[in-house]
Amino acid sequence: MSVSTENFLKSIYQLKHDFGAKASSSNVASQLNISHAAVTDMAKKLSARGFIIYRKYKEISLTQAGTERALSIIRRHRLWETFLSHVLSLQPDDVHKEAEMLEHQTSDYLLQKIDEYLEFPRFDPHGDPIPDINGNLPLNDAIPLNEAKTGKIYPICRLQHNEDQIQNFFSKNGIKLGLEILVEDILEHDGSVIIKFGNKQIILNSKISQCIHVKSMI
Amino acid sequence: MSVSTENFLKSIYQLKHDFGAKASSSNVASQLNISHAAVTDMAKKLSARGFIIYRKYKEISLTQAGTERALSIIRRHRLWETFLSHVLSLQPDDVHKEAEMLEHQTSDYLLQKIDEYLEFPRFDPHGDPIPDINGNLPLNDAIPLNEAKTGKIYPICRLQHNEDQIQNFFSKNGIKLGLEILVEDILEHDGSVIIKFGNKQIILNSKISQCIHVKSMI
DNA sequence: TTGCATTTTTAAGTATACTTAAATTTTGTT
DNA sequence: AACAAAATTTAAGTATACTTAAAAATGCAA
Repeated sequence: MSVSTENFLKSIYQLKHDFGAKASSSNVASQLNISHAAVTDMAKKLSARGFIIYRKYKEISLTQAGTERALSIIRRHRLWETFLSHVLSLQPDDVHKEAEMLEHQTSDYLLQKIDEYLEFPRFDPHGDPIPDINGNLPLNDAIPLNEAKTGKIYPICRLQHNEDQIQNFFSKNGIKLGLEILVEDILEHDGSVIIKFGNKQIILNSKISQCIHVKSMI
Repeated sequence: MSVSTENFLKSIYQLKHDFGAKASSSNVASQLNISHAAVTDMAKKLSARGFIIYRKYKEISLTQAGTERALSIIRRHRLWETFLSHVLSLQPDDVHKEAEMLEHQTSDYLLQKIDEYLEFPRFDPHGDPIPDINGNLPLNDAIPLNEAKTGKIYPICRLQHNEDQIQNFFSKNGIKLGLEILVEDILEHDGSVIIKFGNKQIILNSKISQCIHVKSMI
């Protein structure tokens, strides 16, 4: 399975499960930074190979086989991120790009060794859950910020940075894992969230607030 | 620079420097497991890009730029081998295949981190010298077995296993780094070498004896 | 429900990295 | 030096993964 194919399946999985978007032709295209036509092309091929369900003009979805592949790649990605962070002390902001390359060149054997070395970690340096070898994600009481209750304080337990821009926003504003934030207000009309920590007040637009997950207070 | 290109340059370098062969079309083809025609194709392209010197029907050689690239890839390869062996306890026999993939997906930044972590190792788990960041190989008093003196005992300090077959031969016969072997005889007519260790006597053909390097007794 | 903007697909073309088979050049032997 | 064998190149073709531009389908809004 080629790098392009792996990235295609991963993109569909992440759009649905991690970014709360639909796996439309254009969403996949913009995520992978390829043309719409290339997406249609690939969709036909992967449909024929049984990894996705695709009908013209319709949203793309993964079959069981496709989901397994996607989770296997995400597992590789997140284990590499954890490994590079824990062992080589790379900064969380730097591990993503490296893992993006290494994830496609990692044998099952090597992955197993990495997993063992790290003692089967359940979350990567961004707080993203690591699928186990069977594709099962760890249970996790995180909720996206826009589902939090106003007036309460929550610790950040996951920061998704799919885009460099979002990553920059986080680091510029000192938003990081473990930080405790007060949810001052959630604006109904556009889904943005006003948070407060230290002596800073920050307005997060809907897109960014969806990338911040906090520990739900059950 | 693509994986194919990197492997092409590496192959030319290794044929000349590590395997004592000439970088002919067919040697490159058989090393990379591609057709002769594919070699000619690539040779034209890489010649135009300034990495190799190539004229029809002549041996291929690397330019300065090509040599630098080749050494950079070999550096990546051998640092990964060392890392996987030291950190993840992979067996020397297993590291080659993994490094063969990882070497093409390693940023300068990550490589630097690996090098630092290992404290700038000079030799990989097979005893192969690791080029430094400037492409300089460590000095090294190893000689191929067929250049040794008969009747003397030498410790093995390098085992090149370019082919699985050779690797199997080594492991089947208990030939490994550090083993002290008596060079009983070197046969003039075909370059094979008779060695003795423990209570075993083994005849090594010319090809295999060239892959075994011993510490020269100066 | 018509019409237009958006989305998606199709069509045609490109680069890379190969393949096989035929043609050509080189090399080694006599 | 001629010739056959071996090595190498050329020619033609393939698969993958893209591209741009044009065509078609969808969907929303008046």
